[in-house]
Amino acid sequence: MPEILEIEYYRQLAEGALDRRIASVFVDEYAGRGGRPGMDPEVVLPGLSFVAANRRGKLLLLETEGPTLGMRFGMTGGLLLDGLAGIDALRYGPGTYEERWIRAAVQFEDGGALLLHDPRRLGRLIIDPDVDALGPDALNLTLRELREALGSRAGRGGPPLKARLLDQAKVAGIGNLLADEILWRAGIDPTRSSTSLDDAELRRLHRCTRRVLDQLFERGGSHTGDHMVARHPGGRCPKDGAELFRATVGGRTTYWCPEHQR
DNA sequence: AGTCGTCCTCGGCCGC
DNA sequence: TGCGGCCGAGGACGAC
Repeated sequence: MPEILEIEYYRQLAEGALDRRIASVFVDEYAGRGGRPGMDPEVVLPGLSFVAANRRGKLLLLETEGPTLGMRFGMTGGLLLDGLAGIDALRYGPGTYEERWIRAAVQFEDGGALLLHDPRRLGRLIIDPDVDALGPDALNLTLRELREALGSRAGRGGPPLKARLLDQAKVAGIGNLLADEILWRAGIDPTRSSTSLDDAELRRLHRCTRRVLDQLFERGGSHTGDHMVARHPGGRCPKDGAELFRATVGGRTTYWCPEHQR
């Protein structure tokens, strides 16, 4: 269920996995799908150590002296380090830990392990993933980068604003809940064309993006937004009490306020 | 280039 | 109350 904030927690957790020699790696048939031929984590990682824990959007990047291990968490992935030491990460997951949901494991020579816990099996481990396919990271997004991500005004038309925010090639890290929270705070209709914002709206959107990310990270994750409580059929806007609209926008279920999001 | 279906499994909800 | 079935879910990729 992770978005960029959760992956950042995982990244911080993974710093505890640095400089420990890897003894063996297990990746189940699902988590290993889509990797590069001949670059199986089980084969290339043993004997190496992670030397840096980086992140681009929702992609966790664990560098070794050689290849980099990329971890994607899908919708339900969580990271655990050394048994249940990282169990806190699961508060963003299904809420429970089950051994049978461990889909991948990096075993260290010291006896500890880094685990991918993923009920829904949409998480992946990939050696040397294509980082360049991702847009600028949402946590340090500049106004200029946001403007570029939304496309030029001259282009006209274009996809719904929310679809652009969710497009990882444009901006890396924003997921469904964060997108709804950001647009709700900025007071902008998610169905508007991404190129239709005037300069004041663009600045407001940028400010709200930074603020939402900072604040929700402090609070504990993507699901701690003010808009969250109303995110159900019949839910009412916490700002003005209007009943929220619910529709699919950019392929995802979207809630927004018809009163103040324009 | 944008939209849609599909990949997976689980939990919640509905109806009997 | 118990259970079977259906639907949606915080992601991403490939196909039209």
